[in-house]
Amino acid sequence: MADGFQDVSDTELAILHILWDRGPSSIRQLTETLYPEGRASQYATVQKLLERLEKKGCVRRDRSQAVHVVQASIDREALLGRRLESVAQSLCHGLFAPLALHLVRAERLSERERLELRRLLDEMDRKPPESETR
Amino acid sequence: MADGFQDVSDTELAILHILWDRGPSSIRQLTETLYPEGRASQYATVQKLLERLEKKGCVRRDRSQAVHVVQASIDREALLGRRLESVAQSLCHGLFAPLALHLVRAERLSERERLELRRLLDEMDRKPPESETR
DNA sequence: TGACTTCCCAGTCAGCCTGTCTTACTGTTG
DNA sequence: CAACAGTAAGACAGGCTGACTGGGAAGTCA
Repeated sequence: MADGFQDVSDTELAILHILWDRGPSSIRQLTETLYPEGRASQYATVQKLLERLEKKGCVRRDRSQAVHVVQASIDREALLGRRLESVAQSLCHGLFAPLALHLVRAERLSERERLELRRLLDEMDRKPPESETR
Repeated sequence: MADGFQDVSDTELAILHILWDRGPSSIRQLTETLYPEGRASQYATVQKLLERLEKKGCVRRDRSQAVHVVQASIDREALLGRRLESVAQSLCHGLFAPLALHLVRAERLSERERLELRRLLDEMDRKPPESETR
């Protein structure tokens, strides 16, 4: 697949957060949310960020109207997955188990969260091996 | 704490991997492992990388002898923890649970690994709340 | 129609990070 | 001392990131 996933910068991520929270927005809306003080030039900054996000495949924009409407084309989960994958690759030969173990060992899960995790594990046990593992 | 953790680059990480695998090493050893073809200048490259790793607190070097001995001052687990923490901060308000759930849902854990994870969860249940959660 | 406003587009820029390389200095050994 | 191996320090190009400028298109309204 080669994937070619290129991670997003912090400011680019801030834009994605807005889009995830508010849904499709105009560039003006994004600018005012991201820079409430609002110097004039920052509108162009947001445009540049969007241009790069679009190139990375994280954002789609509807150019059919005069005022473009931009929306995220990747969701939180997917980006989370990519970043976890990248951590796994760089430190654990791509394996997920060491990450999961670390998270549990860190003792930052509440009893309720541990319960949910266990429930999910049970669910996975019930599933058939699902042919493709990869 | 402010921590001030600065992530390490890919090449810096490659050096850490060598140190983790082989233990304390001389700069020469590191250079020859990292660049087997070995142009002369790359010795200096490794030095620069080490200098930055040292500044980041990931490496310690013993300067008591003429030939310095370098060793990692952070282990795989700790770096893993930092990266997971950073992912959690950027995407999940710092929570670990969503990461753990994602990893399990990805269906990339073997039955054996799921078992181990469950065992660890049990262990966490037995532990007292441990006063500090933070 | 023509001034005005709003928006989109393209290019530029400085600052930082990263990996590389050159040069100069230090210390050990024969 | 001469030769050699190691350390130290600075310069450098390329890429990434966020910020900015100027120009042009399109709609609005007197």
